[in-house]
Amino acid sequence: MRIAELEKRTGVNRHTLRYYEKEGLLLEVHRGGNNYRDYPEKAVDRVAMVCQLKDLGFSIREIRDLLNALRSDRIDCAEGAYLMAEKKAAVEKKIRELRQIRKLLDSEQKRLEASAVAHGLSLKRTATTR
Amino acid sequence: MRIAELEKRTGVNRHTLRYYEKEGLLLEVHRGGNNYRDYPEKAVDRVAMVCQLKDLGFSIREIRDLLNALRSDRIDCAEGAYLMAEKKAAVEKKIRELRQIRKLLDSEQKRLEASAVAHGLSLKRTATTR
DNA sequence: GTAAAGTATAGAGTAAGCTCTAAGGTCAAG
DNA sequence: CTTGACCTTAGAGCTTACTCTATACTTTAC
Repeated sequence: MRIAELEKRTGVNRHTLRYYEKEGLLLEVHRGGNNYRDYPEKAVDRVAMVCQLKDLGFSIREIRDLLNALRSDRIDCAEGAYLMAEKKAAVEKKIRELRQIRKLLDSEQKRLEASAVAHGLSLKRTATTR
Repeated sequence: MRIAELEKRTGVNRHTLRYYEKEGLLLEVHRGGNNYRDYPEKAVDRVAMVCQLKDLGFSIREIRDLLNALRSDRIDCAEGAYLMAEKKAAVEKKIRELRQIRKLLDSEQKRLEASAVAHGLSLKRTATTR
């Protein structure tokens, strides 16, 4: 597929897609005789994965290392496994911290709700969203 | 305490501390007669909290809103509770996504380790870090 | 075959979040 | 009463991650 379709299907700006490619996040982007990019179907998933990792706070460089290790059926399996373990540790740390924050938010929410009720205020949209 | 001590105890650059203050992340920073900042003891915790939230991907603006709601024993309890619920939902979404990523990383790590062993490579630092 | 739409590259511009520099005021030690 | 370590502000500079502009080539539609 051409860049316009990938842009449409991923919601990622075409300039950003070219930037990701330049940064090594998208590999195997072949070109037609007209020099236009021709993305494979799986590019959609790859871009989605990049977006997700980005939202989780990984930098472009980290994402590149991670994704490249993931698709490496190459020699450096031990190195790849090491990288995985490293990222996993980082992910686990984030999960732990987020749990702590959630706990804090939860108790604060309850406290504020109680306060609001005490002041006789409506809680229309307030009570336990989702 | 003065800025040098807060810098030392939090590990956050003094320019950054002033920047955080300007952005409304640090409140009640009083001044002595010499116009020097005089931070209260709890500023250390407050800065630590800012750092943690930052690492979790919250923007300066989001952190300001969140922390100000947390310390508000003011009128807008209902609004504060709503804010808490909102952030909590975002935090929970992140946790879910990170769990998924961890799962992926875990299976990839195992695959790569198996590959490495199959190739007769050493796994010195590799096997399940932490 | 020409206009409109799509693609290419190179490089400028933007926003967030720092990080540092310059120029100057404060204060304790010697 | 000066030296040196601290503090102040204003504003410049830097990095990351886009986002856009300019210029030019290709394709599609009429």
